[in-house]
Amino acid sequence: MVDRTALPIRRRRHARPQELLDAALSLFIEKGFAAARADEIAARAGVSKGTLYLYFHSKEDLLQELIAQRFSSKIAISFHVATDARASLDMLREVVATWRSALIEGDAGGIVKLLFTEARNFPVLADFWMREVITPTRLLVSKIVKHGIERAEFRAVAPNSVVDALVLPLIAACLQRHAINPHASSDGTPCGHDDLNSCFELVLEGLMDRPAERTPTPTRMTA
Amino acid sequence: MVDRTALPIRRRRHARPQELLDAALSLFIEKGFAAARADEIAARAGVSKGTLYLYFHSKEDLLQELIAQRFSSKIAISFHVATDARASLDMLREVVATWRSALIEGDAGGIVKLLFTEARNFPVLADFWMREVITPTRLLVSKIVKHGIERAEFRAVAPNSVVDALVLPLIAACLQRHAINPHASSDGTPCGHDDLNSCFELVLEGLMDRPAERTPTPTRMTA
Amino acid sequence: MVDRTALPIRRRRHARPQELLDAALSLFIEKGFAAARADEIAARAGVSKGTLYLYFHSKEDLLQELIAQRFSSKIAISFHVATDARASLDMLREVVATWRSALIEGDAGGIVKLLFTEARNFPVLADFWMREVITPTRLLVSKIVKHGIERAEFRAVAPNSVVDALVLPLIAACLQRHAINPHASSDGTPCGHDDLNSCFELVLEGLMDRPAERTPTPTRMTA
Amino acid sequence: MVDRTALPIRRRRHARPQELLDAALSLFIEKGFAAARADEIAARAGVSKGTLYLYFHSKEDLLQELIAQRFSSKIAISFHVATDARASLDMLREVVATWRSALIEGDAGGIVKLLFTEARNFPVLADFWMREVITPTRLLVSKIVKHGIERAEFRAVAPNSVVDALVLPLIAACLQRHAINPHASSDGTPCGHDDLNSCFELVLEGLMDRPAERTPTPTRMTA
DNA sequence: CATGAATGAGGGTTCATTCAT
DNA sequence: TATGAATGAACCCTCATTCAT
Repeated sequence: MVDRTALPIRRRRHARPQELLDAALSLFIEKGFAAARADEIAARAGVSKGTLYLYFHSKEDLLQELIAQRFSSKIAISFHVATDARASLDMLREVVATWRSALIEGDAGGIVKLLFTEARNFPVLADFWMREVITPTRLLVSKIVKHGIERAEFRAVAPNSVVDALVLPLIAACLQRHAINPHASSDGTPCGHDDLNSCFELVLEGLMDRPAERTPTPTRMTA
Repeated sequence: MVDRTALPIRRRRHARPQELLDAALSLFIEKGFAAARADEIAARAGVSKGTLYLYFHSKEDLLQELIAQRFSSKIAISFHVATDARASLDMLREVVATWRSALIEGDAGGIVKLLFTEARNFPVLADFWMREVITPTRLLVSKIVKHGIERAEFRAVAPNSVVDALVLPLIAACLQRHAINPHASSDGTPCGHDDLNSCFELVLEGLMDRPAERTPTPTRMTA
Repeated sequence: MVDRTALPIRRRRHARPQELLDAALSLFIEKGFAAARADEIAARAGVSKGTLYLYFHSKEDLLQELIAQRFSSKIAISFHVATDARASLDMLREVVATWRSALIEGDAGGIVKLLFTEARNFPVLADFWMREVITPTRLLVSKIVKHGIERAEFRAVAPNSVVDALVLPLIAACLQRHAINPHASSDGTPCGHDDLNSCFELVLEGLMDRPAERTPTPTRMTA
Repeated sequence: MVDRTALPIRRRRHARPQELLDAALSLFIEKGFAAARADEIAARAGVSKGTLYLYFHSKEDLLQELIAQRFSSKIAISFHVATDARASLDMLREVVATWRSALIEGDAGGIVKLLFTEARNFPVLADFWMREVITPTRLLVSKIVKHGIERAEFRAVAPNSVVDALVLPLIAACLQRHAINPHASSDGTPCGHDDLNSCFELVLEGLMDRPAERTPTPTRMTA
């Protein structure tokens, strides 16, 4: 909406812009874009309100920069998991573990929450989510699953169903953590880390061709 | 400005608050609470701005009323699925199908999206979500799973992992549909209905003790 | 501001308009013109808000009507106290007593409070006050005082000073009663009736030529 | 919109709140609290509407601050008139003269008008008026009068009657000046300064025990 | 006549953005 | 570069006024 090519504004001197982006990200996640106030962002970055506008043209510009700089580095993890010699099961486990450490244990989950929260106000977010996150992830998981089916490690299931069964719980857990848990009386903490792990194992069990030798802990099973 | 001759006014007068609630709900879902303007809510309900305040004290009151009236009736579906004589597997399928028709095919999914979007600004929403939706649902699914394990229909897994594997994909699909899909270029429509179904079946497969007796839907395809 | 000659609107059927005027007057006195709401006026008159506009064009019209109908009858008491054979002192006492019963004990005092409160927003009120109330009163008292001086009943003082000394305390007491007393913690109720009486007598003493025979109660002194 | 080059900005910045308070006070006096618009207050202070809210939380906050800061310093003149060796008559004259210069000639009279106008909407004003102004004043005057009576300077009258006879005309004159005079066609300017003076002398005459020793100002004129 | 739901202009208040220092 | 006071558009909400019943 704003022509950002007109005045590039000298940015990125010192760490100031990065601190502002961090502050903006955390506030956007906490309160949403519309409810986050510019003063508050500046205050959280330790600068005055006017300084914010030395580095960014507008509040919306902050969001655009966040998408361009932070999201891609934190979220759009490009997996280079080639369908190598390892067991497909382990490759899936690795993918899931990587995601879980980024989304649930790391701080990328907040970005996911923000993406879902603001996607309808800023379609570019929806595009980003689909293009940079979902599509590559689904392709990757699909590739592994197909590879596993070809090598008879997995049953012949629709790859998309595996993608859904593995990726969707992650997303939901991530949103639950950043949207609900901060305020809910934490009597029954759902979607804990261990729960998610056993959830994934349950799905992987359903993928396996041989129900024998089942063990709750993820035991390596060579072909 | 709006053609109000369609319905007799007497009918409409009594329905006014509900129309305003509907308009508010759809706008809150679309833009979030903070970005939804009172004028817009009124306009969508076919009335002027002032009329809104004949029925509701404030914009926030609209949200409170939505929680009290709409959410509980649309979301907090109280399952009366007694652990009856049926197969536990079928009971789980019924629960999941009920949720899917309400959240994905029906219009309750928007409420879920709103709950996640606004929970941090309105903690009462987080409480509602946990108390009325998540906790009962987890209890119900847990009960069925335990029952199935006792009757040796299921493997001995942690009930919570089944809950996560079945409920979290639903939530994520619901959010995907209401947050991302409306604006994303729908090239690869993910989380479709069929996908979700096969996702659930995959999970249920992982639950079953004897893969030989698999249900007809996902036919085994040997390589 | 509103052309009231255009549509006279049938008024004064039954007692409705009078009830509305009464309600408006009391609310104008209590809260001032700007802070008095039309709903409240109608409610106090026992009718609905719409009914008010059957009889009056606007809220301001209510005030205009009050001035025309109520004020003149309640406030602008036309004294016909001819300088008759009575003692001037008694004539002054009668004037003061008449005013006091109307302003302090009666309900005309509220109108005075309203006049002072709204005179700057509605100059017509200031004009009314000067033309209908103050000027005639001052003339009357002046006449009596001059008459008394001529007949050697009074000392030779400036008539205006007597007017001020008699009329201003009345006005102040009237405003005190309607503006301050309703809410002030009535520990020391000032400007009581008895106080005012002795206040007037004190002034009249200052008028008298012969300080002898002074008595606290207003004894008649024949010439 | 306003010529702000007149004063150096640095000077003005520090004076901003006071300028806003002054503007608010004058507008509250002119139109009353409810009819005074925030834009107008800001404009009169030479700033824009938003600036007002940099210094005050709300319009009502402006009134509260006025009470706390301006009223007490302008109105609640603490008299240190000890009952010294001077004649009680002169002490009364001094008190009255002080009040008159503050209320009639100075700008404290507007505050009195505001107090009377808004007391019913803001009871704190009524309390302030009684506690800070009326009660101390009455006590002071009473003390002087009692002292004068003890020393046989005055007749034995009820002190309260003297209070009323001296204070009430001042209040009324003050209200007349700020409520009525600004708009009334000033044909007969009532309550002038000279009038008030002779009014007070008339009252004091009534107080004196021996009319023979009357003070020079009102010379006796025998018929 | 009477009602009260509906209107919409207007007021109080907020807050993204600018700019003089 | 950094500040924070100033701005004013835009919001939420009120309430005088209208009008269909």
